[in-house]
Amino acid sequence: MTDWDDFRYFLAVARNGSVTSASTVLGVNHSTVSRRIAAMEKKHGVRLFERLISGYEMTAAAENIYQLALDIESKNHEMQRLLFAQDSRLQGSINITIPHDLANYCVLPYFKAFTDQHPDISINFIVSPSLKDLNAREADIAVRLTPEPPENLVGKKLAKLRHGIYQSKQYQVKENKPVDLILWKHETTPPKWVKDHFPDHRVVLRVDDMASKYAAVKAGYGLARIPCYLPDTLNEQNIRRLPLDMVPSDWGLWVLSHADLRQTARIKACKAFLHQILQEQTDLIEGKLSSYL
Amino acid sequence: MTDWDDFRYFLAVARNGSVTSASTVLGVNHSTVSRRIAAMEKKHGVRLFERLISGYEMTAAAENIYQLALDIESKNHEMQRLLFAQDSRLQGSINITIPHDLANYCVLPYFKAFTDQHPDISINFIVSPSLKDLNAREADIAVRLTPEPPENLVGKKLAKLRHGIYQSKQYQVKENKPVDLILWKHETTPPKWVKDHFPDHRVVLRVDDMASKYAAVKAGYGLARIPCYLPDTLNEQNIRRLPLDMVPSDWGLWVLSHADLRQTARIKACKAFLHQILQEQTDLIEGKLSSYL
DNA sequence: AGTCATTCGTGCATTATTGCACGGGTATTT
DNA sequence: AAATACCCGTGCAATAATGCACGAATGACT
Repeated sequence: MTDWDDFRYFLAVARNGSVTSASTVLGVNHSTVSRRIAAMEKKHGVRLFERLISGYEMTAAAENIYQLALDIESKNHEMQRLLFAQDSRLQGSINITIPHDLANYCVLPYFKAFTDQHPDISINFIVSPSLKDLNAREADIAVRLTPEPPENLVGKKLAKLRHGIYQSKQYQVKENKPVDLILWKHETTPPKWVKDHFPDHRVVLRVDDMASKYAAVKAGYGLARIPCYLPDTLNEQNIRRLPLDMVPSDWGLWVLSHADLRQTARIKACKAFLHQILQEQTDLIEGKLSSYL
Repeated sequence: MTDWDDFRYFLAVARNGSVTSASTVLGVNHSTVSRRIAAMEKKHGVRLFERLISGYEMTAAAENIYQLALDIESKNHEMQRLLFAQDSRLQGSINITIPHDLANYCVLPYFKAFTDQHPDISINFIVSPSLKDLNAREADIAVRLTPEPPENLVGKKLAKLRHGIYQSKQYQVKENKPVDLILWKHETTPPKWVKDHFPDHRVVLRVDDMASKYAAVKAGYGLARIPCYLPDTLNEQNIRRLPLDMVPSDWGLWVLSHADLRQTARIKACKAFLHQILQEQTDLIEGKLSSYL
């Protein structure tokens, strides 16, 4: 009888292109992967991978079964969620994926009450910037800043996210000189707020991380567009918002989970708690607590 | 990481209603099944079966995941077929499901040439009367007497099956007496040929097996409707067909396999061989070689 | 040319899984 | 009431799978 678990190994190798990297994803030793693929090929009399110096490359036969393997994987993910959803206990683990800043400034300071209240639930905060795969149960709850939540996920929009243009008190805008701006690395063409308010500018710094951007503003490099909650919550005396009329972004703060887990006790409890603590910070996130220049 | 193979065990228990019977289906020891189910329940924090005296009974949670488990199973069967289809070697095994009589009288006497020609292919004849599941690869090729082949299966109709009414030479139809008939056990109401030709009859014997029916005719119990190829191929001097005008049945002799295996070398070769030896017996199966009374 | 980082396979020790054999329970049969 | 035929769980030994450590091969980089 064919071991259905074989296809998990097959997919990992097919996706990662090498036995070694597949093994780290699977959390096993590379020799295990190597041997299981070899056994699989022998059992079915089909060569699935070409052994190249650079790694394993799918053969035509492997290409033929790849899509079906993906189907099987997605069904297994669905099964995992369904099983997890049946677990009615208020114990076990919950994985929460959340952006770094939100975790630090809006959630962690107020979250302890939840872990105190539920000693048998262990929370994992996954602050990786990449959106985790809630289908594959890499995360159970996602706290996200996004315009629209992805389909398959259900949740509540808790606040409209507001941005402001901030600068440090030290920074002086000089007359008849272009203003210094800090932009995202990927903003190769000037975004709308730059065109509207600062047509005459120079880009003094490019960053790809919010913390760096914030630090740059604080150090007086120039002006930058930052979510209001970040400087406002820190009660930073040194940084002020500019009183500009900005087009409000359509982004919002969402607490999301997979639809399958909607009724799961511990997920419900955790989402409800997150709703509560984030709703108390609505004004902050919507930029109503800013100190202006 | 969840072991995808768990669901194979889950399904076997869910279907068979006990750990022990599931274990025989899976071909492992019952304690293995028992322990794997227990581990699964522990891992997911869900009780899947109620332990009753009579065996294991699905809980509500298990009912919830049952359909999805079936989906996963069917995908895995598809995968098995796809993998098997990739095997281009003329070696390995082929499972052929075939009715008992056809195997004995029409195939086995002429099949040896194939095994001689392909020493690396091992053939399993599965003469079980039940139609094997070609989706699950319980069998690769089915030789079947049927009006229409099931969907998903592809194949060729090699001959129209003809039946005749047979009796032994010893049996004497007595004037003004009802004729003695041998019928199937399930024929509670008289079939068409009885109404048409023998309205005045008595059922002397009921059988549920073709060999028994044949033996009964041979022993002179009375008349019976039998596929012509059976008495005709045996060159039985003692049994004769009655010269009756029968409505020809729409059944045919089919050699079938799953569409996925259409291009598989060893299946192609085997089907072609079966076509050949069965086509040579067309006249026999279509009842053109009968000796009449 | 030599160093380093990657890739992979393989022998051997460790660990995990499985099979076996037993015992205990309940229902059915004799 | 005893015998039989099922269920199932569990300790222990056999077996299978895995991890570890090593060596070899290749390509990139110094």
